[in-house]
Parts: sequence; structure tokens; C-alpha cells
Amino acid sequence: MAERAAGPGRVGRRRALDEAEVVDAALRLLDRGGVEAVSVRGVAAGIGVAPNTVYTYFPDKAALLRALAERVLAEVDHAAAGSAGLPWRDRVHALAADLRARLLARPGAVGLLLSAPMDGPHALALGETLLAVLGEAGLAPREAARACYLLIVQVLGSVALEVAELEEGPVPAERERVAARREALRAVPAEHFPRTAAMADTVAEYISTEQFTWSIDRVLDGLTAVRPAPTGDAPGTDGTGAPGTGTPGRGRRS
Amino acid sequence: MAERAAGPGRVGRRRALDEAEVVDAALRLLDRGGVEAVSVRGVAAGIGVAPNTVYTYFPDKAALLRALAERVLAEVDHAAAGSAGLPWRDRVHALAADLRARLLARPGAVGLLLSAPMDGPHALALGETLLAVLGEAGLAPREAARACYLLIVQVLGSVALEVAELEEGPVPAERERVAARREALRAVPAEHFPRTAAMADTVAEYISTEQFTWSIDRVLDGLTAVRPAPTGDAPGTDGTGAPGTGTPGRGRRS
DNA sequence: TCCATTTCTGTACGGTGTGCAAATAAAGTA
DNA sequence: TACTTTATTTGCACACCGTACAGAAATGGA
Repeated sequence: MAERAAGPGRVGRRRALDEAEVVDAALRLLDRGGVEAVSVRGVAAGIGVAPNTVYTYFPDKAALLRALAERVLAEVDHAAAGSAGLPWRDRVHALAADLRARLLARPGAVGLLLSAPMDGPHALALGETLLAVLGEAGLAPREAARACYLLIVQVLGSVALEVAELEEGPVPAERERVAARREALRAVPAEHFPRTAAMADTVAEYISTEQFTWSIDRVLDGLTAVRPAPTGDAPGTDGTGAPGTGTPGRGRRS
Repeated sequence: MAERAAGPGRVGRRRALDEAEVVDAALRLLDRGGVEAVSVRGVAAGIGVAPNTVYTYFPDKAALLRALAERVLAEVDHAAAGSAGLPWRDRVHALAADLRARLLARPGAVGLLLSAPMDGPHALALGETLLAVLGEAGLAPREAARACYLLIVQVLGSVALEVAELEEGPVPAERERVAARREALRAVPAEHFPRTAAMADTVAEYISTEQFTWSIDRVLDGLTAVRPAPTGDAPGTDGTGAPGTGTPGRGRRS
């Protein structure tokens, strides 16, 4: 099993591949065919090797999929968020848009990210970059960390819902996808769902870039809205999760 | 194939079950064993029938899974959001918390919701309820619709990321899950990810109820933050999705 | 050269979704 | 009642899946 990788003082038959080549083959399968096209046998065939050979490089399929998810995250453009000249809001937008675009270009990649803990180095790097931007924006570290998760959840969640509507095969343009949604929404019975039916056009645009940008903007508004200074009570959680008074912006500890 | 369901003037052998019984069997498998335990053969065995019989009720497995997702959504407590006495923020919190709790009680259900379009009647009903609350909160219909999607994305996204960390088997208490995360985060190298390492305790609490509530609060803040009145320009989308000026709260059309 | 060690392959097992033809059961008709 | 028509259910089969196991092939060290 893949215990100790290569090394000069190592004995035994040399391996013909390395982990990256296996992941690359998996990525090719992911790109055409989605996540369900990524099979151990398919990956093995893609690199001209017996199916079991894959288990020399990864202990099981789940590990291969985790590596594949990391591989996808590796391509995210952190530089977009680092351009020091831009206002911080724009830098968050750039990072979010880049992540969304990469994931939309690879339907099935989102499912990958959402089916295993995001604890790999590239996942950490993404969080670190976002944390830096939010820190420079003036958020206290604790607020920045929470805001970081809030934003990641929003991006991954919206891409996931967006991809969930896709058929197999090539991804249609956003325009067509919205149009298809609008058409499908004409079947919503107004007598049961009056508000939804009345706003069908806006509902059709849920999967649009505009809704995505609008959502991020509202989140950023919420992160910067002035609210009562945090109280200085003990740092333990109250743990109830129960809604409080209902007054807007009730602050919780930093 | 399941063309026309039962009817009084119908000829042919009577079916021994109905769709609901099939979905119930699938739900039992989902509850113990997660989404990957839901197999056509397992469902058939659960109701004492040959595997192919399932195809009399659903055209394929995907259709069965869609029905199962709907079945899960059917259990959401809309009354929690309808208690007219409470402030609207609390009603949103109640609905969000209820949805989260139901999905956490059934790990694997989120994956179900995120692997097919949410266009069933119970999905529509959920949106309609949320839309009503947001409308009563004073949001313009278009804003309310967009806010509705933003909130759904946040809830489903955060539950999805939360569930992604779970092992097979029974779900540990939140306290233990956070502790396990905290322990795992001790391995983060501070030289590469200084901010993440510094905030490890907060990062460990990403999956907590408190972070969930905090995130919803920030979103609600963002939805109610005062911002420039929408400009009256043409209703077409600009379609670029490019970030704008960076000034906070730049309003887009209602 | 022999040996220890590692990688790679052949084979096999139990599982999956589902297509197809035959069997079965009900209703309509004669 | 007997026969036809139709819908449901089943047995069988196929192709695919993840992966365990034992042996073969290749390497470096002694």
C-alpha cells in the first residue's frame, strides 16, 4: 500500500506513475461525464494499467476523490483576491466569482467538495486568502473567520443548487438555463403558490450570475452593518441556538 | 411503466403497493446507512418484492430519489414560520433551524436535495412560506424572492458542509463534532496558514449551531441594511457579473 | 546470486442499475 | 363461463462497480 513514497534509499520495484497522474486521469473522467463517471476501473484504463494498481496510490476510492477535490481547488486564482489596489469588497467578489466559474466549468466538482471534509492544503489556502482579505477589511479576527465560512457556504451552496439542475452533457449558456427555468416555472399553480408564481421571472433567475453577485453583496452588507458592540461576557457558547429578541443586528461576541 | 395511476375504470392487474410505500422503504434505508444505502434492490427487499417491481412505480432510480427528497421536505414545519406573534427575524430563524435540524437528523438527505432540481411541491411550499415571511418583513417582492434564495442556499450549504465531515453511522453530538474538528485543526501548519491556525478555535466551530445562527443573522442584517434606492434604469441585466465600485451597499434594481 | 521489498496483474466475489421476455392477475366482453 | 386485453410482477441476464487475495514481475542490497 502507498506507505512511503519514493526516496533514494528505497528498495523494490519502481512505480510507473505518481499520484498526480492518477488524479489527472480521474480529472479527465470528471470533466466529461461528471462525478459518476469517475470509476476506479475507468481511471486505471485511462492510464493503461490494471484496476487494482490504483490501490497502490490511494487506499480506496474515497481517498482518490478527496485528492481530486483538492486538485480542483488548486486551480482557484488566489491572485485575484490579492490585488492590493482594489477595494476589499471587489476582491471578495473576484475570489467568489473565480471559484464559481471554475466549479461551473466542471459540473460534478461541487459534489466532490461537498462529499468530504474540506481539510486539504488547498482548501486551507482558500480559507487563508479569504481570511486575509476580510482582515484587511477591518473585521476582527473572530468575525473574519466566521464571515469566511459564511461566504464559502454561500458560494459552494449556490453553485451546488445551480449544478443540481443540469442534465448530463455539456453545460448550456446561462441564458438558456434561465430560460428553461422560466419555462418550467410556468407550470407552478398560482392558486397554491401565489407569491412564487407572481415572481416567477425572478425565481427563474436564481441560478444567474446576477443573483449570485447580489447575494454576495447582501452578505457583505450584513458583515459591515453597524451593530451593537459585542458584550464582554464569558466566552462560552450559550448553545441554545434559539432566536433572541428579533431586534435587527443584535450583536454576539466578537 | 407508471403511466396512469389507479382509477376506477382501469383494466389489468391491480398494483400491490403505491408510490408512498416505496418511498417509505427508501426512507428507512436512508435513515440507517445514508444515501448510498438506498439501492433499488434494497428498497424492493424492504417491501418484499422483486427488484424490477420498483420500476413500475418510478421510471428509474433518479426519479425515486427525487421523490425521496420531496418526502424529506414534506416534514419541515412551516407553522414555525407562521406564528404571527413573533418578529419576522425570529420566524426566519425558526424555519431555518427547523430545516437544519431535520436534515442533520438524516445525514444523506442533503446530498439528495443537492443532486436534483428542487422543483417539487414541497420545495415550492418551502419557498412560498419563506417568501411570505420576507414580504411581511417589508421587502419588495423582487428583493424578497432573491433573499429567499440567498437564505435557502445558506441553510442547505451549511448543512451540506456540516454533513460532509460525518463518518458513517450515528451522528455524534455537536459538542463532540466540534471537539474532533478542533483536534484535527491542531495539525494546521502555522507557518503556511497563520491566520487559520490563530483562529483554529473559531474555525472548529464552523459546524456549530452558533455559527449557523450567526450567519443567518448577518444575512438578515444585509437584507435590511439601508442602501441607495434602486436606480430606475432599464430592467435588462448587465450580465457581466463584474464587481462594481466597491462602495458598500451599492444597490441594484429592486 | 540470492533475498527482501515493492509494484503490478489475474482472478474472483458480491454488489449495483436496469432491459427483456415470460408469467400472473385483474377487468371487459361474448 | 370462457376468452381477450391490459397492467403488474417476476426470473434471468448483462454490464458495470469497488476491492480483496494470491501470485508474478521488477528492483536494490547483501
